[in-house]
Formats: sequence, structure tokens, C-alpha cells
Amino acid sequence: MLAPSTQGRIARTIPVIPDSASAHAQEQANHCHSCSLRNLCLPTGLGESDMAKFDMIVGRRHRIERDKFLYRMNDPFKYLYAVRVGHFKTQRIEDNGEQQITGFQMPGDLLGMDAIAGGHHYSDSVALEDSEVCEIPFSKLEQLFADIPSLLRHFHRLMSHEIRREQNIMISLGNMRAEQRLAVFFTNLSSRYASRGYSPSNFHLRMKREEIGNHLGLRIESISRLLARFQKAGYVKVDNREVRILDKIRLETLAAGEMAAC
Amino acid sequence: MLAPSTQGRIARTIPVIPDSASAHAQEQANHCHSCSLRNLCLPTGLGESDMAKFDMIVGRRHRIERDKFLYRMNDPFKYLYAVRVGHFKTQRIEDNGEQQITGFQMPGDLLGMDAIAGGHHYSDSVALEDSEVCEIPFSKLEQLFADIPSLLRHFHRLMSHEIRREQNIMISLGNMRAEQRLAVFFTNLSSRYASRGYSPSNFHLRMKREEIGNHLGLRIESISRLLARFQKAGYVKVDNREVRILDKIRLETLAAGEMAAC
DNA sequence: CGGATTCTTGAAGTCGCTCAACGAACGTGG
DNA sequence: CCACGTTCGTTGAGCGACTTCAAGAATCCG
Repeated sequence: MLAPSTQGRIARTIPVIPDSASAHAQEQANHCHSCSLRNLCLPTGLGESDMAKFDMIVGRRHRIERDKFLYRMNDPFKYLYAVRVGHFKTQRIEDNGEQQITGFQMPGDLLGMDAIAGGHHYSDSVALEDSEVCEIPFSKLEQLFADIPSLLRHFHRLMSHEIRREQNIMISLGNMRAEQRLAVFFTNLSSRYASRGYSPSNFHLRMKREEIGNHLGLRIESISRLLARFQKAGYVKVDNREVRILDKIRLETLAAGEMAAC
Repeated sequence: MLAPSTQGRIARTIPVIPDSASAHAQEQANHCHSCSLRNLCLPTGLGESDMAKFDMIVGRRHRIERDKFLYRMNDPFKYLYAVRVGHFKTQRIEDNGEQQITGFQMPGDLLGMDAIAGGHHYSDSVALEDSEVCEIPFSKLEQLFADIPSLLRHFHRLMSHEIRREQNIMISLGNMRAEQRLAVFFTNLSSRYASRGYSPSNFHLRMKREEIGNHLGLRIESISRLLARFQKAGYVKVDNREVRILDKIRLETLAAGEMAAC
């Protein structure tokens, strides 16, 4: 059954992935064709035989514990990674300590594309919970592009999509009020969960308030106050990191730039 | 002679490109191998014969008048464009009127990569002065990738580089004070002109104050005030749109996050 | 020249930040 | 299982950076 909702009271350390999907991932660990993410991930749209070829080059599946790094800035670049289970954040930390979380990744998302330009990773990737990734050797991927034009085409779409995603964040950071930024953040999370078969109205935040704030260019106190206001206004119900979207329409209106009445 | 500096008092409508380069572009309009931008542009690093192949697929060179659109959001995507002469801005305008200038492009920069994902352009591209672009049919480019692996590799580097560029803007918008953002903007412009053989310390702003402000998430009045402060502090000399960087070190210190003394 | 656009400067206002204190949840070790 | 230190989150009061509003100066360009 698709569209399992994230569960209610789960201790933080346990990956909040529906048991069925999680078990599924364990059992059929090594083949894209049986992976539930094959319609989101890099091999999307490949035929049977091409997907098998792709499968051949995919390296080991790695488990990354919570708070551990998948890669660090300036690490040599050899692999792209596809998130299989769990959540990650990518961040850049400047010499002077300035930090920006550039994105949150969930199953099906591809990590490491910003490393291609320089041969070294350009950001850190940190697991927000115990997670798993598929390791994709980039040089082998490049060889495969010659064989499978549709794989190349999809890869370009993914990179282009990443550029778009970042443009959207630029709009958020450059143009929007705090309230609107947070509304956009929630609607975005919601639709990403929806396209992965999870509940769009009922999910668990894998990141701290501080990380949300950093990503949105706001302080932790602002996030806290905004959540309180959203809740008071009846847009959402927030219990610790458990979020229930109560008024999707109003939230989307906020995200579109309409000011809140309160 | 390389490193020509931009010139002093030039009317706005005239492209502020050194005469020699401009004439060069006119005369040898249709071949990458004689283009002064071949070390920045898409065919960078190709050998003679591969560059000739690439040259074959490059379509017409277009002239775009100031304030005219190279493409508009939602236009069907057929071509990437390489800036040959002049400057552009790319912007996204949301339904509610929110606008964000996502970048300023100069000769050698590649335009339109955000369109690959959806088959339609995701932003507007507007000429800031009378400009010229080379039109690169994307479907032919894709075919060529099979022939010229090094072209594909460089294309990936360019897309990855675009992702990095936008991450840097995210840091600017999310983490930095107004002062620091402007300093970063200037040092960035400076180094881009330097890598194109222009003076890094003496250049003409092709964009309005308002456009700088929009790009940096600030109001036009803030830009104006900051420029006045920078000038008073002796970091730069600003005469209308003519900029001379007087204290490169201090400006870079500001850009790195050190607060100004004033 | 003269209207329109762009830019500058000042004064007042506001949104989000800083600082501070407290409370809740976690998780490690007894 | 509870105790206790630590991390994380909430709330309030005051402040400051940037915005908004407004007016005027400079520049552009037909």
C-alpha cells in the first residue's frame, strides 16, 4: 500500500521511515529495479536492460549514522550519492564560521553534484538520522552516459532541477518575509513527502529548529515564535517535531505571499 | 594586448566592451576557434577538430538590444545561449509580482541551463545593454556529447559551477549583512572581469542600483547609502556607474565578514 | 530643452535580532 | 527506573539594521 503516513510517537534516534518501506529496503538492498525510489532517483525512466546496466555500476550501499558526515567540504570527489533511507542536510561553512544549510535531502534525492566542477566536494553532507545511501562512482557513470542516452538526459534534468531549487531558495531569502519563508518551507516539505508516497499533511521534522532557521536565514527564536503563531492561527499543529498541517489552503496562500491576518 | 580596462565616459547605450574586442567579434563572427572567449565558454579545452565539430552546431549569432528579452519564463526551451558581447540579467517573477534577479551574465557565461529540467525556460533573460549571444541548439549539443566526451565533461562542470554560484548567493542572502553582501558583489564582479582580461579595479556597472539591490535582497536606498559609505571610507570611488576599487584588501576583508570600522 | 527615469539623502517605522531566563526533552550512567 | 547534565526549544523585553515614505537632485535621452 502506498501513501503510508509517518508515525506519531517515535523516539528521535529511530529512523522515521515506515516499517514496510524500511524492511523493503533491507531485503532487496542491491537492485534498482526493486527499489521503491526508482521513479525519483537517477535511473528513472530506464528500461529493464538499461537499469540493469546502471545497477552494475552502483557501488556499495552505505549506512550513515545520525550526525555523521557522508562527505566533507574539500574531500576528493569520486561518488555521487542517492539517498535511500533517511535524511541529510548539506551545508557550507566559510573560514570565518559563517554557515549556510543549502538543503535538506530525503530518499530519492541525489547528493554531490556541486562537486563535479572542482573535483572536490563543495559542501558538507550530514545525516540527520540513521540513513542509507547508494554510492554511484561518477567516472563509471560518465562511461555509461555514452551507452544510455536517456540516462544522460535524466542526469541533466536532475542538475537543472537542482539549479531551479536553489533559485527558489534565493527568492525566498531575498524577497520574502519570515512568515512567508516558513510557509514555503512547509509546503515544499509537504509536496516532497507527497511525491514519495508519504502523508503530505502529517510528518516528522528531521531537523532542529536551529537548522530550519539557518536554512531560511532566520534565528531559532524567530522560528519558534512563527510556529507558535501558525499554531495559534490554526494553520498547523506542532508537537515538538511532529507537524500536522491543518489548513493547507491558508498555508499555501501565505506561501504565495498573502500576508497573514494576525 | 590583454587586460584592456573598461573605459571612462561612455554613453549608456553603447556596449562598454573594448573597441578591439568588439571589432574582433564582428569580423570573425562565426568561429569558436577565433573567439576570444574560447577559454571560458562551453567549448573550452577542445582540440582543433572537436572545436570545429562544435562550431558546426552553433546556430546564429543574435543581437539583443538593451532591455529586450533573450527569452522569457515559460518559453519553450530549444537553445542554450553563450554571451558573446554585452551583459544580461536573469530574473524570476512570481505570479504575485515578487521578483528576484538570480544573476548577471557577462561574455563567456552560459544561459538557459535552468530550462533543461522542464523543457521550458524557468526565468527571464534580459539584456542590460546591446549584446550578442551564440545560439546553441540543445538537442544537437546532446548528440555531440556522444562524439566528444570532453565536451560533455566540461558541460557538467559548467552546470555544477552554476549550482555552486547559486549556493554562494544563498550564503550571501542568508548570512550576511548588507555591507558584506555588497562587498562580496564587488569582489565577485572584479574577479570575473579579471578572468576575462578586463581591469579588476576599474569597471562600469551595467545594472541599475535597483537591480543590484534586488539581487542582493536589499532596497535601492540601502545600496545608495552603502556606496556613499564605501566611498567615504575610501574603499571605492563611485561616479555614477563607474567604479574604481581603491582598497582591494579592505574590500576583501569586508567580503570575508570583518565588520567595517565606520 | 524637458519629461521620465534613476539616484541620493533624511526622518520615521518595523521586522527580526540579541540578550536573557526558563522549561522541556534527551540520553547517559548509576 | 530515576538522577542529572546537556541539548534543544520557548518566551519576553529591548534594540538595531534595514525598510518605508518623502522630497529633491542628477542624469538620460528623445
